[in-house]
Amino acid sequence: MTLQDVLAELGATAKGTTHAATGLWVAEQLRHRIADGDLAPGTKLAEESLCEALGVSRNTLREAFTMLHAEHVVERIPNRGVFVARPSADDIRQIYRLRRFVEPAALLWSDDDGGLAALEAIVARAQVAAATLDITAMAGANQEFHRALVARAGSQYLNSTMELVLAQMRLVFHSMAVNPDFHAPYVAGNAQIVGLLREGNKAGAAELMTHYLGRAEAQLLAAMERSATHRR
Amino acid sequence: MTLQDVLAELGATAKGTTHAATGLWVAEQLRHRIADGDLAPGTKLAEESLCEALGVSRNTLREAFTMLHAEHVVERIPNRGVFVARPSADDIRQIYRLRRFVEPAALLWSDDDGGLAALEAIVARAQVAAATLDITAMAGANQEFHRALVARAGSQYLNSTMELVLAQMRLVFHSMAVNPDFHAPYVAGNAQIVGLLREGNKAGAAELMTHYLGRAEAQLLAAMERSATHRR
DNA sequence: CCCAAGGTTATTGTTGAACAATTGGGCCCT
DNA sequence: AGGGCCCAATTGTTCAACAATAACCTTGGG
Repeated sequence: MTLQDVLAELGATAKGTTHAATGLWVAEQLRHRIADGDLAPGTKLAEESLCEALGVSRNTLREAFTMLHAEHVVERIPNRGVFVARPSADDIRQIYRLRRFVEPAALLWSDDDGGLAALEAIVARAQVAAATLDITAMAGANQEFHRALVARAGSQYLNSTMELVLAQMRLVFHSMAVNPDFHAPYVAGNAQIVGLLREGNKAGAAELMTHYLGRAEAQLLAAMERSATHRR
Repeated sequence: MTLQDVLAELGATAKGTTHAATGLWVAEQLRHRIADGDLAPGTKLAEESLCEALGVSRNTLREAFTMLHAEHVVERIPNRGVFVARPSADDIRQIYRLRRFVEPAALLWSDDDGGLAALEAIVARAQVAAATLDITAMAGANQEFHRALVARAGSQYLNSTMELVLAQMRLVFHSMAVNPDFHAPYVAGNAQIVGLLREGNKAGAAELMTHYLGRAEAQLLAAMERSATHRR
């Protein structure tokens, strides 16, 4: 989908809507477009065209930009404009440094039945998606799994940080050609982790999670390396 | 210090300075003023007066507001304006839920000598401040201790989350009359924790940290309860 | 033919002013 | 005294302008 198409669609959606807090609304629209991959990483978000497409003023658009910038969803280069963020190898390392810290801890230190059934339901959804080869649904369910896992810790701060990280992960998936069945092994892995949790073996679950996270990071870094050299 | 005084000072500071990214500069100024307690929690930040004092336009000021809002440093009430945030009891509970999760984990899972000397230096500073009854320096050193402790985990995401939390904590201290030597017991506590760490007893250190954090939360909630009833 | 230097153009950064929308308080009436 | 209405003040949003910066294009030289 080209930038022009996105602009056209946004314009169509915008018509007739009343926005209580316009800046928030604009930020939300862009966030969704970016999350869905309609606006690919690296795309320049020119102010003038977006203003017109969204039917808002440049000032309001810029307010939305500062929000998205705070969320690391876009990158801002002075006097050059804002671009959809393109995570670097170092960003990936930062992401997984956090995840290897937070997710095992969430497994170890949560109440014994803090939403375990919910986790199992998500795993089941992922398995269905895997069986029907629905890559998108599989990726979505995997994200949902990790989000729910962290939510068990019961901390809003942690939840919003995790939300940032998952948004970055989507950008990672969009910004390079990852093997389509990258997600598949982790569906099984998540099932295994939930199984250990059900048995009450938290330490085992945490250890397995650490292992899988390390593996995923290595895979992504390798894939990034490949696409970097390939692009030269 | 009244709002008028702060405005006057800001005006004096602003003269002759060139600001590369004006919005960022304004946000920084306000952030510092709020952190230092010059702008007390609940203070209304009227747009017009601030514009004039800072020598920036309303639009730029509003850009700074959205940044500070994202950091939970100010509260925004539609059509009413922005106010310096006044943490609620629930905010305090959220803060400590995060800290009881993150800080013990940081103690347990950091490299054996990840900045241990730095932690000891901070504790020493806090002890000097306690001996000379310098409350402000004591509070500052305590904050520094927890910041450095989390930094040992090596995650930028965790660092910036912790930065948000510590900013909130400053607001808590400013928004209610906490016993002046509230901080004193924790200077000793932090020394104890570092001592255990030096012996290699991470589990003991983590346990003690959990204990102290629970104690601090209870104290703050009680103090908040007191000032709430007192104010009626 | 390639490269470098300089000017041109397009885009962003910032400001100021204008108008609509909403809130809170004062005023009047009962 | 209490309730409802109007007005003033402030915020939300837009528009238009100008300065500053960076990318592009042209031109001249090797």
